[in-house]
Order: sequence, then C-alpha cells, then structure tokens
Amino acid sequence: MASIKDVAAEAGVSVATVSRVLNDHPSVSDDARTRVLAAVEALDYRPNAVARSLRTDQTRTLGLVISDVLNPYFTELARSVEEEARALGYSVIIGNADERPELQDHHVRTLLDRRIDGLLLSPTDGGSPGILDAARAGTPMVFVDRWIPGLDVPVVRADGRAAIRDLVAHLYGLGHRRLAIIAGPAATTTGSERVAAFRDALAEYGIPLPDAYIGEGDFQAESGRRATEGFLDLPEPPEVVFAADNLMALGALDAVRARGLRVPEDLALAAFDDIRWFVHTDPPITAIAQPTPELGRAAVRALVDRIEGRVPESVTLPARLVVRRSCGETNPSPSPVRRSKS
Amino acid sequence: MASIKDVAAEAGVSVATVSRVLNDHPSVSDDARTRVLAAVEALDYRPNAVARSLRTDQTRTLGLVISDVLNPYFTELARSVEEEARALGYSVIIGNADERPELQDHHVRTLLDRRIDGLLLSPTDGGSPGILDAARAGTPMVFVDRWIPGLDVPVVRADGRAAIRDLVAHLYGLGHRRLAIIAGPAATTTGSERVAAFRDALAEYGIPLPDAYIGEGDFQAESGRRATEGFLDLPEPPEVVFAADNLMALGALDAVRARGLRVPEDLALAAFDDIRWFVHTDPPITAIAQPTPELGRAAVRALVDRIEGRVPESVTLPARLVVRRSCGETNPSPSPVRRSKS
DNA sequence: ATCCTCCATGTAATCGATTCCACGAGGAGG
DNA sequence: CCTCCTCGTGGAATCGATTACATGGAGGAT
Repeated sequence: MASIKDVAAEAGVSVATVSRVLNDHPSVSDDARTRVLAAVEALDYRPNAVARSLRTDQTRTLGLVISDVLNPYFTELARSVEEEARALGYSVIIGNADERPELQDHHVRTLLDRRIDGLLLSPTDGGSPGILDAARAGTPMVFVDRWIPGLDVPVVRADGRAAIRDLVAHLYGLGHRRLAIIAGPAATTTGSERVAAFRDALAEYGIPLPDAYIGEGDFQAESGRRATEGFLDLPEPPEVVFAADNLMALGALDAVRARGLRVPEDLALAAFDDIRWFVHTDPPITAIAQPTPELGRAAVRALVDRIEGRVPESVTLPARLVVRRSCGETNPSPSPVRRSKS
Repeated sequence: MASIKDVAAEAGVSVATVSRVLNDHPSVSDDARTRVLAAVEALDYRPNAVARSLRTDQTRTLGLVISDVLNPYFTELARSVEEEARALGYSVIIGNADERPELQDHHVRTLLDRRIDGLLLSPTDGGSPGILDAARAGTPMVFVDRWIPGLDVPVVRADGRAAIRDLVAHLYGLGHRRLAIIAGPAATTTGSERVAAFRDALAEYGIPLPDAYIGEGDFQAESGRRATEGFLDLPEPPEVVFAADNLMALGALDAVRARGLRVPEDLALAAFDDIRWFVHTDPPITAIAQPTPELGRAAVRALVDRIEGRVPESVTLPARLVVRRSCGETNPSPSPVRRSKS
C-alpha cells in the first residue's frame, strides 16, 4: 500500500507538501497541489489512519458500549448514533456487553486502548472498575439511556414517569387492580427507576406493589418468561404484567402461550420500549415509546461537544404511552360519537 | 496517559525490555520482569494500540459491513461474529450499509483506512468499486450471506433451496396455487437466488411464476408493504405471499392489516429468515430459518484462516422450514389420534 | 538599491510502540 | 587461561503521518 513518501516521490515534492495538500493547508502553490493530487490519484493513495492518529492523538472515533445488540431498542439507538456521528465526521465502534459487566469492562478497556476520542455508554451495572477509571481519567464520556449516579458525566435519556402514570391510569380505567412488574436489574438505573415510577403511579390510586408482584428480570427474554411463570404460580396472580423492556415482554408472551392462556383475557401485558412488531403480535401490545433516534443524536452531540471543548449538556426527553389491545378493550367513552367498530 | 517510556523509567530499564516483558519474549530476567510489571501496575499503564498497530502493521481488528442493523437477522449475525472474533483475539468494527451501496463503500473505505486485518462483507449490491478494489488489492475478505460472483473470495452462507422446496410443498398441500414472492434487489445474490429457487420449486408442481407475482423489494419493511399492496390490487391476487426476508414480511403484514384483511384466510404469508417474534405474531408466521450463529462463526474462522496464512474455506449450511399457522391450518393427517383442539 | 515581509517549500523531530543489532557478563569446554 | 556461546540488556531504526522551524525567492516600500 502506497505511503505518503511514495506520493511525495511521484509528485516530486516533499512529504510535508503532500501532507499540506491533504489537510488543505493554505500555503501550497497551485502547481504543487495539482501534482500531488495527480500522484494521489495515480497511486490510489489513502492516508493511513493509524499513523495519523498516532501523531495527532485523535482517532475521530467514538466508542459505543450497549447492553445488548439483540435488543431492538439498542440497535435503533446504535443506528442513530452512527448516523449522527458520521454526519459530524466521526466513526463509531460498537461494543456489545450482553448485559454482562465483565464483558462491558472488556469493551471499555479495548476501546480505550484504541484511543477512541470519546465513549458513549449504557452501563450494565452500577459502576464497574473500568468505567470508574475511565471517568476519573477524564475520558470524554456520555451516558445514554442508563447512567451511574454520582459521576460528573452528562446523561441523555428518556423520562418515562409521565408515560408510566398514563399507563397505570389506562390500566385502572380498564378495571385492573392487581398489577405486577417485571423489573430490570436493580443495579441499572432503568431497572430501578421504572419500578419506582410504577409504584408511585400505583400509589396515586391507592394500589400497593407487593414484593411478590415485582419480578426480577435482567432485560433478557428468558428472565421475562421465568418471572411470568412465577406470577402465574401465585395463589393470587396479577391481572396485568408490565415488562420493563421489550425482550422481557417477549418472554412473558412465551410463558403465557406455554400455559395455553390468552392475553389480555387471562393476563394483560404492557411493555416499556415500543417496537414495530408490537403492532402485529397477538394481541397488539400496549407500550411506552421512547424517542430513540433523538436520544442517539443528542448523545452524540453532547459527546462531541465535550470532545471538542464545548460544554456538554444532559438531555432528558419524554416517553409516551401507545395504547393497543394487550391490556383489554379500550374504553370507548372518550369518543362516544363513533359507533362503528372495526 | 503513561507511555512505555514512563514505565521504562519507573522500572529502571530500557523501553526494549518493557516491550519484551509485555510481549512475553523469553529472554528477560525474572528480576527485570517483576520490576516492569510493578511499574505497569503503579502507572496503570496500557499499551497504545495505535502505536503498536503502526509498527506491527496489524490491528487485530476485523471489519464487518452488514446491509442493515435494524434487521434482526443481521444483528444476530453480528453478535455471533463478534463473539467468535473475540474468542480468537480480534475485535470487530461494524459498518451499517442500510442497503445503500454508497454507504457501504464509505464504510469499506473507512475500515481499510484504519487498516483492519480483514473484512467480512454482506454486499448490498453486485460490486461497488470499493469492494472490487479491496478484493483486487488482496485485502483478506470473506463474504457472508450474500456474495459477489466472479471474485475469488470465500463465501459463507445458507442454502435455502431445499427449504424453499419444502415450503412450496407445504403450500401446495394446503391447496394454494397462486403463489407470489416479494424479492430482494436483483443485484444481491440472496435477492435473485431466492426467486430462482422459488420458481424452480413451483415448476415441480407445474405452477408458473408470472412477473406480476414477483414483487420488487429491497429487504426493507416499506418495500414489503408496497409490494403487497400491489398484489392485492391485482385482478387476480395471489393466495400466498412469500417474503424474501423478515422485514418485508413485516411490511406485508402492515399492508394486510391496513386493508382489514386477515392472514391466512385472505392472504397466506411466509418469510425467509426466522425471528423470535414470528412465534407471537397474529398468526404465527411460517418461516425458513437459517443457522445464523453458525454462519457468523464459520465466516470469522474462514477470515482468520486467511489472515493468518492458512487456506480459507467456503461454507454452505442448510436452512430449514419452520411451519406455523400463517399459511393455513396444518394438515392434521400425521397425528390422527389427538382429537382435542384448543 | 536596500530592507522587510510574505509565501512556498523542505528538513527533521515527534507520536509510542517493536525489533534488529551490538555488547558485556558469565559459564562451559578445550 | 583462552575461546566461544548464550543470555539479558540497551541503543537506535522504523512504521506513516503532522508540524515547528529554517530557508530562499519574489515583491513592495522607502
């Protein structure tokens, strides 16, 4: 592969001049410029990003460590992150933590070894050594979706409290009184916050949230299945299960189906995170939708601000409730005019 | 951030010795080794991968350019690729082409600029300049899922012919005679091959595949919706639609639902690629399942073989039909004993 | 005509690692 | 006791870029 020296030789100039042309430095004669450009063309030369990074101490690369690539929410996030980053002249390297702290740390270290310019993180746990070290070392960093309290790192996320309150109102209106939740790991902010918001919303209706109605999930489908099994085995099973992410909702569906039960007649279901398939499931699933692409874009902008010396800002965007049929027929009262159904 | 010089100073040895310890070269005294290790610990030193890559001319990184991250098939593939690569000591950088040739080329070039050791590719089109150049330049490369004919590059893929024949047999057995397909772009191998296999299978039953029954899709949901609309507007609409990937099946479902029709009564549906949600859609969708994780692993092994000087092998694995209810009730004859239905 | 300024260019240092080569010490063999 | 090997070690070149500094020529001002 041709190097800058080859180009210099071919064009009959020094490597400095070639470099200047490539980085369009003003003080280069037209003559030299055209000769260099011709040489670049002739040799099919492409600058070696590795060498450039070593010298300039910047890679124009962002690291993104997400909790689970198989989760459509995160892949949508990853996509918008990459898109925005590309628009700003950065590449993105994605690390998949699979909800495992040690894998997360592996990726953080690998990314740091590659001297990425900044790190976008959706932490799997409450603060693994790798992340803490990186934060202390002053690595430009932004949390997205989940975060670690107590660190001076901007957070870009969706606030689901209002949407969860709307959801509980909807469920209450449908006559449900025994409501359960499949939580994420307590070590993640989204894991604990969604439970807290749910409990608070229930409290407004004087409904308690007993421990037996809190399933311990890990944001993976299998845990959703197990938690749902647990609920169904209870002497007094809940009427509704609210899964704190879409994969656990999938697991819940698996469990319900395995028992030959039906949604919403035997058990109603709602989920945090909306995905396209929820429109076509049997029945369509009521969900809380996050403005995922906006989150990704905002996170990249915050991180790049931090990298380029501006002051990054935390961003919180609202989530919203999308009602479908998985919690029971919608109350027709809001629009009493329309009679025709279907 | 501490460099190898700092470690050398701290340990009272030369950088050469530090390097030898780090790469566990045999000829280092125990004394020197322990002092270096202590210094590494004390300074929290991590080797700069950029500098190392520049010198050794290898990055221990694989590039993976996939057609669409939002497609669960590719994300499952990406996951298994990363897993296997990590096991073999490589990192993976994923580029998402979004089914757009120019974006694909952008990623290929960026990856090459970063001097990745090898490239895993699922080409969006029949041969963009970027890919052709890379192949000619001798970049270690392996195609996965899709490939470009005429290049001497190993291919790792699933063969769907047998499964498609099984599907057609299944559909024929159900009494369907007017079968349509939503194809992928003709420029991709999977786009054209699946149509060819479908046509051949139909021919075995003496059923033609008229042009009107070939929808032009691009592997994205929206195109599946449009193609299905087109079919439904035909004077004689098909009884079955076979979508060449899961996203187009989703689009087909959208179209059917928008018209208030039902699957399979009004239109039967089958898809290439099986995903978990197909179990819970209304109705569950009959699909052709690829051994996706195995494909990812085999592709990485082939690529690493090539990189490390061994001879890489092309791999073809079989896909298989998974029958569900979206094409009509399954023939009950195999198990006449069971009466109870519910 | 002299001096100053500005512009285009080249030389060489530098980034942080790896690795070839040389060198000195110590042990073995004659 | 001398020679030869082996082993541990350090010096320095190298990878491919960027960039500070030096240089020389052209042109403008006085």
